[in-house]
Formats: sequence, C-alpha cells, structure tokens
Amino acid sequence: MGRHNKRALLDRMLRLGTASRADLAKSLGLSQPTVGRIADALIEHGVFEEADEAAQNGSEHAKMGRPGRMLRLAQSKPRFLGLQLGLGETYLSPLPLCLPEENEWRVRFRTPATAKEWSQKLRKAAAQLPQKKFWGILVSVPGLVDERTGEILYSPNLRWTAGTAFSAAIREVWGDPVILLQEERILALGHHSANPGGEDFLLVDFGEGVGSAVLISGKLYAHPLPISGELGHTPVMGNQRRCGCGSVGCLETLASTRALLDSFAAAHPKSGKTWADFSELVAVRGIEPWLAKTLDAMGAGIAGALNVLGLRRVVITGTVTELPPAVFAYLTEVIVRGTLWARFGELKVEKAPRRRKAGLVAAGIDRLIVPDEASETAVISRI
Amino acid sequence: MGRHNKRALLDRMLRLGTASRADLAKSLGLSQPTVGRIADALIEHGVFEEADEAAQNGSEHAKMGRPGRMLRLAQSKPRFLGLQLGLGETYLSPLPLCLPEENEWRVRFRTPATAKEWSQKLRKAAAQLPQKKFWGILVSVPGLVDERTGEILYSPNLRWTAGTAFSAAIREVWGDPVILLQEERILALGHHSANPGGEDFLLVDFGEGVGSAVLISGKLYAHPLPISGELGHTPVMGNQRRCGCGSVGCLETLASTRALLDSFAAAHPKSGKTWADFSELVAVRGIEPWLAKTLDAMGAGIAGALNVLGLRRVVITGTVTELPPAVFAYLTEVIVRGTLWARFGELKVEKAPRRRKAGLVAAGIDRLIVPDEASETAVISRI
DNA sequence: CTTAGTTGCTTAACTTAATTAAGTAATCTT
DNA sequence: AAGATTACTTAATTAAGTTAAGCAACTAAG
Repeated sequence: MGRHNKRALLDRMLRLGTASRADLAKSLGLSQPTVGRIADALIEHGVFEEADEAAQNGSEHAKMGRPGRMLRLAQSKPRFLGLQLGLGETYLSPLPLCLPEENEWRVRFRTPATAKEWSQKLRKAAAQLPQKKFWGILVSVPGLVDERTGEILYSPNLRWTAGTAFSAAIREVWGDPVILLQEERILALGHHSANPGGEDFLLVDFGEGVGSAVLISGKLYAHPLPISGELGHTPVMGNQRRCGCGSVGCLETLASTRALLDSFAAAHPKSGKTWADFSELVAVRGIEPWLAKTLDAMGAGIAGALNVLGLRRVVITGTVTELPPAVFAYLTEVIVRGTLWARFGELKVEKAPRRRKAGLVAAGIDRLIVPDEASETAVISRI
Repeated sequence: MGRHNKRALLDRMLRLGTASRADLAKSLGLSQPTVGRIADALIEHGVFEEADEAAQNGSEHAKMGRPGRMLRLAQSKPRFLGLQLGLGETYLSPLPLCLPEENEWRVRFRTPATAKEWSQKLRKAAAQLPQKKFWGILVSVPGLVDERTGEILYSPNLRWTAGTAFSAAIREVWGDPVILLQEERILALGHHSANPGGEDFLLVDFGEGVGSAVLISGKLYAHPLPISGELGHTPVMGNQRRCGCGSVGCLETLASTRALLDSFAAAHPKSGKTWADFSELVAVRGIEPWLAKTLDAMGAGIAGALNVLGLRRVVITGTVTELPPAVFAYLTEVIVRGTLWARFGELKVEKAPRRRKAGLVAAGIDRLIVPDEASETAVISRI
C-alpha cells in the first residue's frame, strides 16, 4: 500500500473526525477501491474503527441511497503516552488517536534536577497509569532537540537532559518507542489539527523562551539541522543583554517571560513582581516605552521571518497572549508594518491557546503509524 | 514514466555533466532497466545526447569491463532563450541544456521606460538571433514576481512591467512559453548547479535591493506566497529611512548599492561618489562606524533567517563581495555571532559570483522538460 | 407492496512503472 | 584465446493504482 496515500487518508480523517470510505475517496480524489483497501488495512491495524450508528445521522446532507458505514480514528483505547517536559513540572497523559481534550493531564510531578530522580518519579508515575503498553511515548521538549536521534542538545535549566540519557531513562520504564519533539513544532501541529483547513502559518510561542515553527500544506517545514525556528536567538540591534546561549542581544533576553518581568521590575522597582502585577499595570497605564521597544523587537523578528518564508499568517501562543488586548494589538501593528506582503494583501495575526496534546497525537500518527522511509525527510518543491 | 524519477535523472545529469546509464542507475539507486528506459525517452525527446568518445576516457576510474556509452544533456543546440531584465540593461542569450559560460550575453540593450519601446527593442533583438524557436523563454526578473501566473507584482524603477503586460509582450515576439523567475531564486539555483553536492544554503544577494532564496535538498524552498526571501524588507530597529515599498526602516534602505553609496557620500561629502571611490576608502581606512552598523544590520537579518530556517550555510553574492576582504570578514563575524547553530557546530559563510545563466537553465529544465503536475507545488516534510 | 433511483462498498480486470533475473555485448587481463 | 568484469537489454514479476461492473441498502413514488 503506498504509504503516501495511507498518510493522506490519516490526515484527512484527523481533519474530518468521522467519515465513510466514500467520503474519504471523494475528498482525496482517489478511487473507492483504493480507499477501501487502505481503510481495511488501517482497521485491521487498530487505527480506524467503525463509528456507532449515532454518528451516521450526525452530519449527513443527502439522505438517499445506501448510507455509508462511518469510520473514525480508534478512540476507544489510548495508543500513545503523551509526556510534556516543563521546566517546573512534568505532565503525563495517555492519548487516544482522536483529537483529545487539552489541559487535563493524568499525572503531574515536579521536574527534578537530576537524571536519577527523574527515573524514580517516572517509575512512580507509570505505576499510576492503568495501561502499561503503548505504540509510542511522545515527548514535548523545550529547547533544542535532534528529533532524528532523540537527543536533547540544549535545554535551559534542564542541563541533565542533554545527550541521549533522557530518552534512555524513558525507554527503561516503558519499552515502547520514544519520540522527542520540539515544543513549538508540537504546538504548530496541534494548532493545525484543531483548526484544520487554514492557510499556511508561522507559529510563534512566547514562554520560557521564544520559539517558532512553520506549517506549510499541512506539514511541518523540514529543517536540515536539528535547530530551526529559533526566532528567540535572533540578535536585536542595540540590545546588550547576555543570553543563555552564549551570545549577546538575543530577542529572547527581551521577550521571554522572565525577561519581560525583569524589564518590568526595572521600570517599576516599587511594584509587585508577578505576571499578574505586570498585566495589571499594563491594563492601567497602557504600553510604556520600554514595553513598546520590546514589542518592536518581537514584531521585527516575526516580520523578518514572514518576509523570508513568504507567509501571511502568524499564530501567536503563550504568555504574551495573556496580557491586555492593547499589547496584542500593538504587536500586530508592528508585524504588519514590517511585512512586505501587507502592502499587497492582507496579513493575518492570530492568537491561540497551546494545543500540546493535539500536536502530540498528530505527530504520533505521522511518525508511528505510517512506516518510516528514510528518503522521505526531504523538503521538495517545484520552482 | 514516473516524472519523479525523470526529474531525478535530469537533476543528476545536470550535476554530473556526463554519465553512462549505469552511472546514473548506481548514483540514483534505481535499477538499470528503469534508467535505461527513461534515458531512451529523454534521448528521443532531444534532452540527452550521446557524448563523443573523448568524454568516455575523461573521468573513468576502473578500466575494466565493457565501457559505458556516455550520455550528457544535449548541448549541440540552444533550447532556451535566457533573458535577464536589469534596471539599466537587458541581456539575451540562447542557452543550451548544459552548464553555460557566464557573463557572455549574446544581445544587450538599454532597458527602456515604456512597454511600447520594450516591444520594439525586443523585436530588434530577436532579429539578431539565428534561432527563432525555443522550448521556452526564461526571464530573470528583479523585484516581486508571481512565478505561477507570470505576473510582475512590483519592480522598482520598472513600473511599466507590472501586471501581465510584460509576459504578453515577450509572447508576441516568440510564441514559446514564457517563464518569469525571481532573480535571487535563479541565483540560488545557479549556484547549486555550478557547485553541486554542497549542503543546503541560504543565498543572499546584494544589489539594487537585498533578496534571498533558500535551497534545500537541491530544490528551492516553495513559498506559499508570490513573495518570499524578502530579507531586504525586514525592519531594522532604529533605522528611519523610507523604503520604496512604503514602509520605514527596511534593511534595503541601508544595504542596497544605492543606500551604501548614499551613506558613504554622507560620511565623506568631499570624496568621489562612485563605488570604486567607496571601495578604495574602505581599503585604506578600514570599516568605519557607519559601515559597521550597516553590516551589523545585514548580519542580524541573515542570522535571523538562518536561525528560523535551520540552516548553517550562507552564500553571499553581489556588490558586497566586491569590497575589500575586511568587509566580508566583518560580515561573517556578525553572522556567526548571531547564529545559534554556531554555538554547536560550524557555520559556513561563502561569497560567490552570480550564476544567472546556470540558474536559468536549471529552472528551464525543471519547469519545461518535466511535465507539469498541479499538485506538485507543495512543500512536504515528515516531522 | 413493488419498483425505480441513488448511493456505498466490493470484486475483477487492466494499467503503469517499478523491480529482479537472466542473457548478450564489449572491453581488459592473463 | 579464455576468463573476468562491467554495460546494456529483454522478459517476467510485483506494487499500487485505475476503471467497470455488480451487489447491498436505503429513499421516494406509484
């Protein structure tokens, strides 16, 4: 079976939620026999399942002829284990193949500071889960990850994870395949799964750092290096702050959560030091010059990426979206000013919640269900 | 015949120059019968031709067994007409399928200021060429081009070319297919053709403007919009110069040839005003603060693109490469400082000549010889 | 209730483009 | 001249799609 079509089928199913063989055939432009064969194989494999009668009546239009037997991604049983490695806490949740509910993780614990403690906590967490066997363990990792080798190159404040020890520790608890995925890439996939059919976009996430990922034609942009989307380490002219990466002036030293709070504290030594204090002050006083400068830098970085990549849609996630609307409005304006396309057409700047679980599932389907072909990694394009 | 393999074969031939069927099969990992069939079809079509005996002895290593019948891209007859639209002058040259000599254009004339004059000059130029019929007219265009529709969106100082009138004028002179291609994308293809086998890279060209293109796995990065690689319109913090695009502070207003000369003239009101004067002064005095700032901005923009795209190789072409070595060295240093990958591995910054003809030929082969499939335009990637 | 019309799914035969296997051709080595 | 080695060709096989045709299951209408 051509894995190309298999992949397309899975993709469409993730988008449609539930569909008959005929729907899939029509929507993919394939012949019914082909779709039938692939669908049968996927059911056999436990990826698709027959949906109940209720779904049949759900979204139909023409009620003539033989009704289709509706299929969907098998959601009766968790197939993946999702794992979100955070600087502060670690979250775990079994994930079925369908689009999962966000923000409800089954188990959580404080991320420890050594590999040994990590192993212990992980074992304890595993004991709390009823299911012991998964198709794969999908891990969202902040920082720099080589997704091909499963090696963490660099993660701020989580130095002990560097190298392959981290993957190995997980593999000792569950024997299943471990797949490390860079956080922002997961977010981009998740946003696409949750809002299918939209245009290609650049996702920019503001959090402990500033990262980005590009989604084109439903697929992540394939970078040649293990490092990509590192918008946060673009140098900002005139900025002299030292960055954890060893350089000076990185955008991240202005725009990360930590950096914003530092700037806030410097500007208002007598105020509170929390994010809530910061947010409140912005709501009252509006955008002060230091914040405007920071947003200018963010916007310039994003606009630069859009210009180079030829995109006209940005999705912003993370802490910046939690500030008063004026902040997002200002940022949007800066981006529009800096983007060439905005002089010819419309530029879309959106804010969105983080969709980690959805992203993990999409990644799991892509990586684990469709068998791997070494040569498929390339980015191909006609001129 | 799978156009995919046909494309691969052409690609390899462009790279190898001359090769036997067996060489191609081995190098592509295809079976000999497959390669044989495709090669026969390409010979039939006039794309490949049998090379003379001389070539056989050229690059051989193991001199045992039956010698292969060497093939190469048909170079006996021009197949394309290359056309370079410049702000000052327009160049024309018939192009065979092989890698052509650069810098020798058959016909040239001053680029006129109206569509009507353009038509007249083009007709005159056509009369000077012995060959009247081509597989296609390949046009390198500065500025913004929609390569799919053949429409020029915006070209500084060549306003009359906007819209489809330009393509139409060419089509009136030769009936053959007209293909417009954005200048920097052509340069990237050309550099790749002339230096095959290298790593993925970002090409940045400095000239009337500042443009870039990305080449990954031998293919140009496929942008969703007609605009991409527009590094020159990234806003530079603190820069207040007005740009022709309607925005303020674009990199181009500092880094284009014109802008550099303006800055030079402002810093040295009493010196000469030519590029040679500028170059000479830099050679004598080194990099003055205003130039350092400009190079900082260039480097930051380039580094940002590399970080986002996940690349570790930049090729610089254009006027900046003609300045004293210190300039390129300074720029290299700035790029390295701003690139995250440079903290983990090596970053390559190269300067190179412009390879327009080679790029046009590569583009022509890609666009005209391998039959078009609408759905092939996407950028695909595994996670 | 019967019959016709519509739509879904499956089976069978065919098409395309690759493969492997086996044979023939041309050259060098000994 | 015989054998080794490599290049190319031909024939059979495989993989993955297609179209065509038929049965299945439902609605609508006489």
